[in-house]
Amino acid sequence: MPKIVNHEERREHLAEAVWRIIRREGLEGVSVRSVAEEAGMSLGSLRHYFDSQSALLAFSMRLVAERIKKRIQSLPQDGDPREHIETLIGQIVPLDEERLAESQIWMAFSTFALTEPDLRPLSREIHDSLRDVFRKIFETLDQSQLLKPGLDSELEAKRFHALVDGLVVHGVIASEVISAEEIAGIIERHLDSLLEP
Amino acid sequence: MPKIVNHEERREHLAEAVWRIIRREGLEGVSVRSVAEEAGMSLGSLRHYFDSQSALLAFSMRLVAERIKKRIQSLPQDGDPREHIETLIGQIVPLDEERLAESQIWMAFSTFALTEPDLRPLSREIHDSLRDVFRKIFETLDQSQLLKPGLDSELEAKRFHALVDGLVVHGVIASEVISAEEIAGIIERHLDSLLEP
DNA sequence: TGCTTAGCAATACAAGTGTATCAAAAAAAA
DNA sequence: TTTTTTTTGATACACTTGTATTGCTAAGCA
Repeated sequence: MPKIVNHEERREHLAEAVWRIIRREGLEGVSVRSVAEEAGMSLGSLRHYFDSQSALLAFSMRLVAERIKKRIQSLPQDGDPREHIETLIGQIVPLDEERLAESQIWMAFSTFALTEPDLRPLSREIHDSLRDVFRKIFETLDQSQLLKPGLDSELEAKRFHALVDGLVVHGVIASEVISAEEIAGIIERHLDSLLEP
Repeated sequence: MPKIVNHEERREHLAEAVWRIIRREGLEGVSVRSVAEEAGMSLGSLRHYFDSQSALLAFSMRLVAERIKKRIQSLPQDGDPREHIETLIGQIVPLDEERLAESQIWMAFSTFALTEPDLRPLSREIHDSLRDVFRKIFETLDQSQLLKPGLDSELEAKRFHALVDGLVVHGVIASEVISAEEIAGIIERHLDSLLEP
C-alpha cells in the first residue's frame, strides 16, 4: 500500500482553501490552480481528490452548510426557549469573524448556484433545510403557547427566516455600517414583538 | 463628422446585454466577447464605448440602480401613507418578472463587488441610498404618529430594510418555493405589526 | 468635391482556464 | 529486497480571457 493519507481530511483541506480564496478574491478567483497553490499541493494532487472543478465546488459548498448544520444540531435544547432561539440564530448571523466568513461563502455560492445547474439542487437543499429549522421553531413556540395570540406560525416562520437572511446579507455587504450589536438588537426586537412577555 | 450615434443609448444597449447574460449565465459568463455578441456588435465597437470590462460592469450596475431609484422617486406621494409604502416596496421586491430580473442582477453585482475594489464603493452607495429610503419612511411615519407607540423608528427602519432585502434574496434563490403573494403577505403582516390601526 | 473624424471590424498576443496523460515517488505487503 | 498501488508532480493541449493595434467605413463640414 502507498503513503497513508486521510482522504477525507485532504478533501476538507482543499475545501478550506476554496473558502479562503472566495473570501479574498471571490468565486471568480477559484481556479484549480489557485486552489492547489493555496492548499500547498500540485495540480495533479488536487485532481486526484476531485475529478473536476465543479465537484470541488459542490463539496466545498456542502461542507460549509454541514458545519453550520452540525453546530445547530449540537446545541442544548433545554433551558429557556427564547434563549435557545437566540443562540441558534447566533450560529447563522454574522456576529463574529467566523460567522461572517461563512456568510460570505454562503452568499457567493448561492449567487453562483443560480446559473449553475449542477449546484442549484444543493443550494435549494440548504435553503429548504434552514426554512425547516424556522418552521420547527415556530411550531414548538405555538404548541408551548409562547407566541402572542393570533399569530400565524407558518407566516411568522417565513418572516423571521427572511429577516435573518436579510441580516446576513447586510452583515456581508455592509459590514462596516451594521455592527454585531445592531444585528443582535434587531433580532431581540423581533422576538419581543412575537413572544409573550 | 462621422456617423451620428446616440452615445448614451448605445451604452445602455450594452448594459442591457450584460443584464441578459447575468440572468442566463451569471456574472462569470460576462466577457467582452459575449456581451458584444449579445448586443449584436463587434468587439471593437464595444471597446469604443467602454475602455475596459470593469467600466462596462460599473456602468451596468449603476444603471440598474438608477432605474429602480427613478421608479421610486416618480411615485405619487399623496394618498394613504400605508398604501404608498406598499407600492414603494413593490418597486423593490420581486413580485413580477421585471422586479425578479432586477433582483437577480442586484444580487450578482453585490456579491461580485465584495471582492472587486473598483465596484465596492458603488455597491455601498446603492445600499446606503436604499437605507435612507427606509429611514425616511419611518421618520415620516413617526412624525405623523402613525407608528404604534414605543417604537424606535431608527431600529424599525433597519429591521424593515433587512426584511425586504431578505425577501429579495428568497425571491431570487427560491423563486419556485416562495410566491409573490407570500412576499406581499409577509410585508402586509409586518406593516400591520408596526402601524396604528 | 475633398477632408476630417467618430464609429466599427478584424486580427494578434500574452496570460490564464479546465482537463488529460504519464511517469516518478513513496510506502505497505510479499 | 522486490512487488504493488496509491499519491504526486510535470507537461501538454485546446480554448477563452482582456487588451492593444491597425486600418477601413461613413457622414457632415469646408
